Amino acid sequence: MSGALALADEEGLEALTMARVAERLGVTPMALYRHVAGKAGLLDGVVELLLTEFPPPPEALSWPERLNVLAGNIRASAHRHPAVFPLVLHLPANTPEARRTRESVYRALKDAGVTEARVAQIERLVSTAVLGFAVSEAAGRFRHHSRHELDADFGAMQALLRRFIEQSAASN
Amino acid sequence: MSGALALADEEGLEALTMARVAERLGVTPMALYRHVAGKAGLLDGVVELLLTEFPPPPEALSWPERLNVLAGNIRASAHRHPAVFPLVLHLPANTPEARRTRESVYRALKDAGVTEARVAQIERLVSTAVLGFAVSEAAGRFRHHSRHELDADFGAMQALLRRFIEQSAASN
DNA sequence: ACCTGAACACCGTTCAAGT
DNA sequence: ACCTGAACACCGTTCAAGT
Repeated sequence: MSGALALADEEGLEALTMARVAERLGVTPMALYRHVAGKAGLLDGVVELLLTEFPPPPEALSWPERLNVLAGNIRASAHRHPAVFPLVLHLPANTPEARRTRESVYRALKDAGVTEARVAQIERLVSTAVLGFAVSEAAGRFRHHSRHELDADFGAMQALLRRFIEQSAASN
Repeated sequence: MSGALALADEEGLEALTMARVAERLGVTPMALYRHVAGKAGLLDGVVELLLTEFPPPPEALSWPERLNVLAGNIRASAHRHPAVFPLVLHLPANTPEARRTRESVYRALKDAGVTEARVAQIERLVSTAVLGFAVSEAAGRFRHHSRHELDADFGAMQALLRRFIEQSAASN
């Protein structure tokens, strides 16, 4: 699975092929069907592997710091794996790995004072913004923008989300 | 090009093949190379066609109404074309069609009182949020959420973005 | 249990050839 | 100008067979 991810990193998503993965493992393509559920299963596995790259941040940090660390890890993962990263939008965030990340955001929102009833919606909104930005960068929508500009954009988005969370907490 | 889009709508992105498009036109696959720059050119053309589905809203409306109409059109387009829509994050928003849409957002932001220097960044942030949500829905990340819930989420996001724009205008 | 050979239906793309 | 036939290298997948 990590060989498959490396292959996609090096040669792009269209190189992520049963034949190429098998070759990398020194085996025939047919042998892979023992271990993954076809091409779709291969892609699922690679995306799941990606999710392990943004583990819950240390609980010792303040809630805004935790959210910033998490967002930074997500963006860094997108930079490392531009071919595969956009696929995170394709799977419902139901896998154990995805749940773990989401729970850590829930905890941060509760620490911020967000009321139980609104935590889930606010998490979706915050995650959508962060993932939307990271996927845009990975997929190439911001190809013509400088790294400096994109860092500023990402910072502005984090500031916006923080203000939004604080306001949501104040008006409960 | 519109035949290609219809094919992807009906059978998914993996059915969007030179052979299948050619078949639909009653022609051999090789004939397509006269009209598009290979498979990549075919995809570019389909995405460009998608962009024509969210034209600038009527200038008679207030700026928040215009942004809401535009966002609604974008989301509706994502619902209509779930297979292809995620590809909008893959092309730099440089095409004439994309420029037209962006300019209409610029005008709305200026009408809101956003200072010239901050218009571009705020447009990227707003577009990223709206596209991120629409792509998430189209690609299936929200597969397990009800339409009612997603409508509420989208509404909350629009409200957040509006407040953000107003605050950005106030603090210039 | 795990892997392979052979086979099938399907890709994208090129190039010379036809009209 | 526009389309086609033949060809090439490459896909994903199944299934019976091997060890």
